[in-house]
Amino acid sequence: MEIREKILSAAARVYSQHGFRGATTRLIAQEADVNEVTLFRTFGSKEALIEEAIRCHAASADFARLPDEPQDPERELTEWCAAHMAHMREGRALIVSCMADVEERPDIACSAGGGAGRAWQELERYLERLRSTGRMDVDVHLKAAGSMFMSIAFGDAMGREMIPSMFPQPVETAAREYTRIFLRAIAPRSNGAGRTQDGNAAAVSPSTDDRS
Amino acid sequence: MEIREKILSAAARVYSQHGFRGATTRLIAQEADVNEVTLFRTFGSKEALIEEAIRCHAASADFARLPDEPQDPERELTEWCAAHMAHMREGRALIVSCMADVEERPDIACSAGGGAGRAWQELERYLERLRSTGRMDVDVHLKAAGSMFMSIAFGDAMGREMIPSMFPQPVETAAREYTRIFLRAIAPRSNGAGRTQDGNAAAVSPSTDDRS
DNA sequence: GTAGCAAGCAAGTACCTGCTTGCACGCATC
DNA sequence: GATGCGTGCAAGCAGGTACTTGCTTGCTAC
Repeated sequence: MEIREKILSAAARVYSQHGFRGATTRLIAQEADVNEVTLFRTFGSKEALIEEAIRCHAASADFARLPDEPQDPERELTEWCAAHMAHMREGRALIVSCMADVEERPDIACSAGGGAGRAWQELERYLERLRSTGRMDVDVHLKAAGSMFMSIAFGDAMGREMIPSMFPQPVETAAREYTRIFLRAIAPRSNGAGRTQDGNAAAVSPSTDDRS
Repeated sequence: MEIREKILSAAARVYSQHGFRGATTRLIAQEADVNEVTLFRTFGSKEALIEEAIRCHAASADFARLPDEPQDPERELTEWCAAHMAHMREGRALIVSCMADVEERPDIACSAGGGAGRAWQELERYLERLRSTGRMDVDVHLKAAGSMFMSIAFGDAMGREMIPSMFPQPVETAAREYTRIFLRAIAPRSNGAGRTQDGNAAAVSPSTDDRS
């Protein structure tokens, strides 16, 4: 393994666990099984090293994509949500550390925020396609619904370990359950005749939306 | 202002901004306008001080309650969600700091997790009541739906500042939009449902025989 | 008054932090 | 063999860290 990568992965690991201040150069060097001086010779400073480590980690976020043209929304969204959640759960510590450092070290945050942004764009495009093909109610605020779905995955990934009582359903089925409920929410209202999309999508909201 | 409270509030503030390691006793003392030694004389150690500060802050979380008996779910949930979100947004930095420290300092996490737990219990009870009175579909997984709603508020409060592009709708209307979409999701599927309540009624009880 | 107590103040201890310096060793290339 | 080059190692610097000690000051109660 290249010494550079060894250091970067060690830095990401230590930073995840201890945050920026706790990620001492001595600790990173020890974890990478490398002399501390090598860190400075290779990356210049602790800040540059950790920034680079986070950027690499964020760039490696290459998970399941949503298709350009929705075929089976329940299956596709379930898989996407599950992959997304698994990825966030795995990188939970790093994400939280970045969030905690966001005000003190804005540069770090930029490096990290990219992943979420990309996922959000992808979901947004998918939902737009869903709506334009009549599989999503035009009365549902698209961006609100989308950010809700993102938040759901985010909340599960962050909170499952911390507040287990709030997430009683097992990891394996959570994404499916979330997706099903989400699809109920955005499904077009059946006007008398229940045009049930795939069995689960007959949600009817009696809430009048005349208030824009 | 009591010197004790002055120190506690300063500690919470500094801890929010800089995390545990960054919250030096010197900085806290300076922020509280108190001699550093007084910190140790009053609380014994930095750890004890910060733990106490977090506990106090979490205990002060006394926001809007959900009624025992749902009357107007859309209004009640909107208000509750808005209050909850505002509270989390205000305490965002502290929450994130606690989350980042959860593995290194589990004691701190326990002090902080209480607030979320209480809110969750309250929502769960409300949803149960909603379901038992026929205003929530029995096919919807109650805990999944509840944790979704919690996650939505959490995600908005945490992400709005960090990834603005994901939360384009203004703070004032976000809670209403979330609630409306959520209610669409959990509303009983109409078998040709009737709505007989006043105009803005959210989820309508079909418990009365499905006439019409 | 004076005794007790809470708080401030200055200094110090032992350790940790990022980062630097100087030097030695192994290894590939010419 | 000579020349770099990348790396390891030991030591150190200047500053920061939690926490302690010994002392002074001001306020309140008897």
